[in-house]
Amino acid sequence: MSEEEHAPEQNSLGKENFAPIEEILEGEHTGEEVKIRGWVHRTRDIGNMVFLNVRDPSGVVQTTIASDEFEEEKFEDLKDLLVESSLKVKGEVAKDERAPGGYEIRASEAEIVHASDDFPIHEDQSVEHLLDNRHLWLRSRRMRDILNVRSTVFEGIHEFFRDEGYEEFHSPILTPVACEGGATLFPVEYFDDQVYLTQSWQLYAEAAIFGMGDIYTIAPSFRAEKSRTPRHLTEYWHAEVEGLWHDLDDIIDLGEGLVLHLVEKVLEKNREELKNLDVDLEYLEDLEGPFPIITYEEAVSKLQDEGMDVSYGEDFGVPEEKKLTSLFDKPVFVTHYPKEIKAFYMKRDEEDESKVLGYDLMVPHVGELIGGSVRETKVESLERRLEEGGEDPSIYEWFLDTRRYGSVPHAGYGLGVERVLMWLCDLDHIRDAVPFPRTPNRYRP
RNA sequence: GCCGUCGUAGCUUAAUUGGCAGAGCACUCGGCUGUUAACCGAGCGGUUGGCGGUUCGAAUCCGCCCGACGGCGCCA
Repeated sequence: MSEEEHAPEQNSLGKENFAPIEEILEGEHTGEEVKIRGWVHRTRDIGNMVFLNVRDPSGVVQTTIASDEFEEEKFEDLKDLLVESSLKVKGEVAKDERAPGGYEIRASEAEIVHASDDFPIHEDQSVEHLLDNRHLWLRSRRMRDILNVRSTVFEGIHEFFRDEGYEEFHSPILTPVACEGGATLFPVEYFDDQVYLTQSWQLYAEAAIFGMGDIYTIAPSFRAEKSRTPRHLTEYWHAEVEGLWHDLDDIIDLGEGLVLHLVEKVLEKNREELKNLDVDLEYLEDLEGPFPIITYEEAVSKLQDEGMDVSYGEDFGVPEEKKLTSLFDKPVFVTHYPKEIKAFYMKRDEEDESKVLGYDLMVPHVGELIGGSVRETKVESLERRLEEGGEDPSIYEWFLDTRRYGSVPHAGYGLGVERVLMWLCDLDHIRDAVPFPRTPNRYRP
């Protein structure tokens, strides 16, 4: 291949040996000639000199473009660059008090990769405008920080379950059945039939444990609920686990273990991001097990002692959750809810048939982080509870089969990944825990 | 599903409570060799979300619709 034919998009600055801006800001290249590449973060033009602050995924550094270093036409082109133009710059790194961050690059060469159009996002933007331009807002430091933490959380979930000996199992996204009640499913055309987007991996997982043993997943779940709150998405990522021969204590330990592992993991990998996000690092650092465990009954009486108007048998609303979580300095497990306010698949407590062997793990500002339970193992009980819930048991025949052929005790839970991020990053709204949020009013971009 | 707030230039907003739609940022042009949200001067930019009504006159008042945001409920 001749020189002309080879990689015409490459230029005098080449494609190698570019320094991450972070290293320059840490003083690693002071006095050296370096190359950087990235986007124009801000410009200031004072005539025969231009300041271009350049951003890459690791940071922002000021570059100085002096007219006597460039041919006139090149200088004019650099001077005209708008915010978010992409470019490569070569120059000497200088430590200089006058530069934001304390370091700057005095450019000797520059290559404009793409001169940007007028970028739609500036300062003082409304929530609405940033959501409409989410594809561009992902370039912000805030979104970068959150998504870095998100990446760590996904890594941490896989790591935790695999270290504990759980295998990854996948359920179908398209399913013919509900899991938590039929009114909240997104219908999907399936040739001449109708199926639904899954709400949960669980029912399929309960079939899989007979072959695979202990399993987990991280997968999207969908809820067609018009929930207008700061902690609901219609599409969210659900970390779920199902453990063979597990009882309530086992899944409490497993829930606490996962949460503590994720805290440890993000503190290890994302300290900078958490600082940028103004997170209370001390709270996370001081967090350790065991988390408090109280029964639903105890929770109700605690709330009553606090003067709240709740009676036994009601599910907790937002004010109750807020009050309850404020009484503890750690996440709190609430166990043994009345069966009426929980799902059909939860096992009854043999000591009190009106209660189920399940829990919610609750944290301040976010509410329920994990919901878990021991699963009902008797066909008759499941059929009865489905009927009580107004459902047709015949749709669940395949699921009921799991209780007909060597039924075994087992338990599991589901954790809302975006809710964990909300808690870890101290976010006001769950939509910031995901790059392209889906809410009842918004599915673009 | 219910309750509430809002919709004016690309963005953020003002408009004396019904009387000439104005500004800042961005952008364009001009000036400036150390700016820090640079600064100085000029310019471009409006179907005031849409439709209808009241009025001599509507961004402003009324009705309907659309959209967004916040809260409750439902849930992870």
